[in-house]
Amino acid sequence: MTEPKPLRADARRNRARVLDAAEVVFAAKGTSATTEEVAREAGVGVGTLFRHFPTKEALLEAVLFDRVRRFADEAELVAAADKPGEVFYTFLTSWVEMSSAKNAYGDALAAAGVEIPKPPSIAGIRVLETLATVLSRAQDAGAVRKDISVDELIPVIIGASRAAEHVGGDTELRDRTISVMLDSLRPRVGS
Amino acid sequence: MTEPKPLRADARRNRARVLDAAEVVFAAKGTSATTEEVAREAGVGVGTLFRHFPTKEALLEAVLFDRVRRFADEAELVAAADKPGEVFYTFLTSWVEMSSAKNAYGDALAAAGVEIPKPPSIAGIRVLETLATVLSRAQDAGAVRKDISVDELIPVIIGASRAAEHVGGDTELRDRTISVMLDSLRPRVGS
DNA sequence: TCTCACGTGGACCGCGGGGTCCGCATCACT
DNA sequence: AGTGATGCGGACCCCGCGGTCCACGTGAGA
Repeated sequence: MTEPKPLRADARRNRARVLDAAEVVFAAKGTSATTEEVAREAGVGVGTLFRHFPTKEALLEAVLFDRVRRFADEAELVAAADKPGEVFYTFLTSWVEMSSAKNAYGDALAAAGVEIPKPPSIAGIRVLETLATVLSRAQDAGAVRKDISVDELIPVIIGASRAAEHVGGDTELRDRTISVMLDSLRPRVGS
Repeated sequence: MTEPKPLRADARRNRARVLDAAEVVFAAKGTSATTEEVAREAGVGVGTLFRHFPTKEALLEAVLFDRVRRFADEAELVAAADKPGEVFYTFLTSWVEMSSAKNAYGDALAAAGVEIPKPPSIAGIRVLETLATVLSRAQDAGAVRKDISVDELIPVIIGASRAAEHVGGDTELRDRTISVMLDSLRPRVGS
């Protein structure tokens, strides 16, 4: 059912432009940025924007989706490397850095009453699987305490993102903060 | 200058009502809740609300302020106790739990472009001083790693709050998460 | 109880932003 | 090049929300 409909060349171009612009604008000015602003950044009329994304919410979703997807790809590559411990912390750090921005989108959706679990499933699940893999490998290698599950890991990541977000411009302090927070995952003396 | 102006009895009552209502409503439905909603909850007209708080922002500020002040009082009591390590973690835990809600207000203000440092100074400074005291005492007692400063502690707290916030209803998971995150502050093997 | 200043409530206003609409441009197939 | 279909743009509509205003109620000093 619902055949994909081939879509004209310029249309595809514009869609991509809008998506990129949205990512930039929302990252810079928060999700409360105006649809018109996004359209301007994309060099496109609002009408065009709404043609591709019937609602602002849908646009937010699309951006979020896109990020997660791209990140999942990267993550799979990293997961394939050896040095499980190193991989784990690198992975988390980059996730944290990425989601400093991403969380805002999630929030916006949540605030708008959208059921988050629904859309990110396809891309999201893959990330979670990857995360679980990386985690258990790191645990086997003794780089991460054993009494941590993915369920607990996720809040920690989110928390770290928020902390990073809060610190803002001061990158030196931010790095230190992230590092401190991720330290909570390292094995303790008696474990 | 600007003498306090004694303010009528019912006026004081209404002001308090609005403040309480605001706290409840904003906590429940987020800071995007409507001024009218707050007014209804307070059993008051919007006019009254705006008489006491000339702007929604001002109301947010007032609520935030109030919370911080109350918390600072509590904190001072706790800080006076002995057992520095225990105090430290108790303190942080309760702070984290409290600020799961409070952060939202801070965010809202930040988003609105209000200079945060300005208003919370009076109440805020006191908390920071208390925090510094508690921290250094706990460090002296060996309950907290020495290479942590208040500057880093704050993001960690915020992060933990956010994580807690994210977990939401599942209190068991939330407690575990907070505990894991605060573990990052405990002294490490070689320190 | 009389009085009036202080406080109240909610109808009302203006604006900002999401979403629509339609005349015009552009694409793509011949 | 000709021509229909597919997109484009941005003026426009609508409504939700912060904030105002003023006729009315009510507290408090005489």
